[in-house]
Amino acid sequence: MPELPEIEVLRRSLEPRLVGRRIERVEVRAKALRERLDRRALGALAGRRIEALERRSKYLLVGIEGGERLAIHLGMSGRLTLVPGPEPREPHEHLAFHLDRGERLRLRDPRRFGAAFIVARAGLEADPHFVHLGIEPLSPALDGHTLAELARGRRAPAKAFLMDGRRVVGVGNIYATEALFRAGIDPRRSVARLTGERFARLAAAVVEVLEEAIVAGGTTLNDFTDGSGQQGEFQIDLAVYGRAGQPCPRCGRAVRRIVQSGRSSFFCPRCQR
DNA sequence: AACAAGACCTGCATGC
DNA sequence: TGCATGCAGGTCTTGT
Repeated sequence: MPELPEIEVLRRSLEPRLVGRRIERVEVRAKALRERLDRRALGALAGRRIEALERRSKYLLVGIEGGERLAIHLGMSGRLTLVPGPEPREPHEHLAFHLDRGERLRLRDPRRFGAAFIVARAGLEADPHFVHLGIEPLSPALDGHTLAELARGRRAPAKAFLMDGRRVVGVGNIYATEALFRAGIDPRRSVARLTGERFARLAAAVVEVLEEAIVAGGTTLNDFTDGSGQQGEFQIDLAVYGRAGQPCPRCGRAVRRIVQSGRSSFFCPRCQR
């Protein structure tokens, strides 16, 4: 579900409600998500205050008094919400932080592809989860020269290249698909065969689609909500993602679905070359 | 080195 | 209705 815009929407929704709160008790109800949950390290957050909410790639980073950070990744099906304490437990509620004022920050993740772990005071550079991550596309905004530089020596299809987090982070299947449509690039085209002009269009399309999605509150296909349970609306604006057989909004030709490295790609065979 | 494919796990939609 | 099948937005590992 969640790509960069969804995590950013989540971060913005939770920031004013979490900063300054004290964690009173930590409930670890599962042994592992995509990696083991460190019961002791997570439990050690009890008694400490939340100082900041940041994002790196698709990780939400909860800054804790004392300099550590709690990193949360939603995987495909995760949902992180802040609810009043008495709210009954949901199915698949694997992790919960009970806060002062009786509220509870809870992580629900049926497929358990998510993650939650502590980043040491030494920082993200020292943590293996973050060392190989590529650049943030929004701050500062990605440009064509940078994108072309990142693609040097590579022959991957444009779609796979965009989704490779070692180059640019935060762009998953939905937004890669939509950015390629906006840029008029066939998802199968090798990045070795893109001109500088087309890299510029692609970079601009990536920035544009991510920013528009944030404004729309993210894309909710199944699971995504912000920290208050509010769904996104960007799914209404998707031009080709999930629309196989339907008319291309630009030229009317039927949108095609193909599979690239095991994932669905959607594109207009006339508009995208 | 770069790339493709499979694995991880559950829920849901579809079709027989 | 019940069951099997296929598919899902993300990483991570393995093999070519």
